[in-house]
Amino acid sequence: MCHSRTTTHHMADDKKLTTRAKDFSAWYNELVLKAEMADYSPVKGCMVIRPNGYGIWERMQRALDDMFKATGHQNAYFPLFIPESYLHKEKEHVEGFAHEFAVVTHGGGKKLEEPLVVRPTSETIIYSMFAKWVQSYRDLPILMNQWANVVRWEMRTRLFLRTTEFLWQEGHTAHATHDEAEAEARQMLGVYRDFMEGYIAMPVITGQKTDSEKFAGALRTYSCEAMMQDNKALQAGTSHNLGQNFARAFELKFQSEQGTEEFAWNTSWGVSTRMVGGLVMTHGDDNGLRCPPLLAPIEMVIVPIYKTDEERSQVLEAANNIAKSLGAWDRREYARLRIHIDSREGIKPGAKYYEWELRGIPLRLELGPRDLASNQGVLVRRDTKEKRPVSLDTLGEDVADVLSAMQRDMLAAAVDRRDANSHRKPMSYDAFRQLMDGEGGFVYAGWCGMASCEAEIKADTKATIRCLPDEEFRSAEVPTTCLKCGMASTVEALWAKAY
RNA sequence: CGGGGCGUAGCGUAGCCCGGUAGCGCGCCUGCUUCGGGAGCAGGAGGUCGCCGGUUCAAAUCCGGCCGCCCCGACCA
Repeated sequence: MCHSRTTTHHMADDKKLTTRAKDFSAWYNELVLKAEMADYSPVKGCMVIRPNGYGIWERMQRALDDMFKATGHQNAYFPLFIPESYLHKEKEHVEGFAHEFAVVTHGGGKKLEEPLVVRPTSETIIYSMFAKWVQSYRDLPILMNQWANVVRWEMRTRLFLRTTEFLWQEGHTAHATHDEAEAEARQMLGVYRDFMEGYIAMPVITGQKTDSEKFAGALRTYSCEAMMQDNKALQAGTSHNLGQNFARAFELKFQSEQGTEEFAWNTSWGVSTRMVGGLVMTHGDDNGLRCPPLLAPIEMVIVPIYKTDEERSQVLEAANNIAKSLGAWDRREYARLRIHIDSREGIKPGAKYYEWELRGIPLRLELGPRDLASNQGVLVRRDTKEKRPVSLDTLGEDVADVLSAMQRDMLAAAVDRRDANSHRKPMSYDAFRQLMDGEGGFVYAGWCGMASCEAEIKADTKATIRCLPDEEFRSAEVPTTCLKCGMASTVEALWAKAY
């Protein structure tokens, strides 16, 4: 209703999200809660993932799982509880995680002989089992993945981005050689990148972590770094070459072709429900979520419009026919549309529009008597708000075209936004500090390789080296001096504030 | 764990300073009219005012203690 703005002002404020420009953090929380993606739980730091959020996670799982299978991996499941002693077998690993342990000390009313740690990650228990299963080089490689929950006792939590318990997948592999493990770690980083760009429409910079940021116990860590709309970086996935560190700790040995006894080489890699938060902060707008079509639990919602009962039954019949033909169960996955008809009574169409926009459903088909009279509907894109009439005869093709265009456009828009907030020209340290103090962004700059420079920059600005970018992401003009100390640069680094 | 803020109906809040019938908006239920961008009217349901104790004739309000949550920082996917 466009009348009496002043009298409806309070009501409107109740329903609208805080804008991103006003308070990005408040916007994010309100969006996640109001779109019913998640809610706070009775347990501090733990969240409830509601159907609107879980549906996105399910689609993420499905796509990723197919990609893992296509690259030769199999799913398995290992216990939630890990004997405390296992976690202590790899020194760096326990040092990195010990302060986040949740520990079970009692079971069945009795004190346990050995405390059990609720897994923060499963390297230790998985490689202890691999050790049992591997004797010969012929038993390698092992390419395994598990979908699981993990617990890390974080100080401060945020819905989806950091919670005490979270859902993820963790891939674990064992190989006969360093190079094979390295290739695996790089391959899975590539899978993550393909998924993030192809499905989440979230562009990422891939690269290697510095020693101070690498996984506890790893030889090398690679990561995918995405830029959120507040110009902060989100580490969206990591892949580790674990070297022989865990193999030594758990005596994961094999006899080589030459008859010698060797330690295996491991990799592990994971992505989590954090990606759902990344999706929100990459694509959400002031009206709510914008969900990339490939991950949307519902791709198109049909909103019927009518006045009389007779019109209502006509419009609903037409809607049902559309849903039946385009969403038919016997269609192939890629051709079957996920359609919902919002047939709720007593809610006006306008109110439904706002609700589905908040939830990020990519397409809306408005269907009313005037449309039916001309065998058409009005198709509205969530990303651009573009509205146009479409013939019901060619609706299936039209919708498929628009959905794939949206998927492409959303990625392109995210790439543009990231590039517009990336800085590759030589920058003084003062200018860098000012930038990080203000609007932020990704800064590509030289680094001398000293941990002290890295630490001082973090202390000064809260910015960290997100990664040492892979070749394709490096600047055309190679930086020559360290951002901090001005000494000769040994490598190009990507600096940003991060979640 | 340090700093800040907040706990009153499902949600958001007023009332608290200055003690005296717990109010408003949204949402919810019923009915009628509506329905192409957050509907209108009428009626209605819903409250241990976070918890424990103290002061008082009387406490949401004053005092003491505790608990919880959110935000900012240090730690982290």
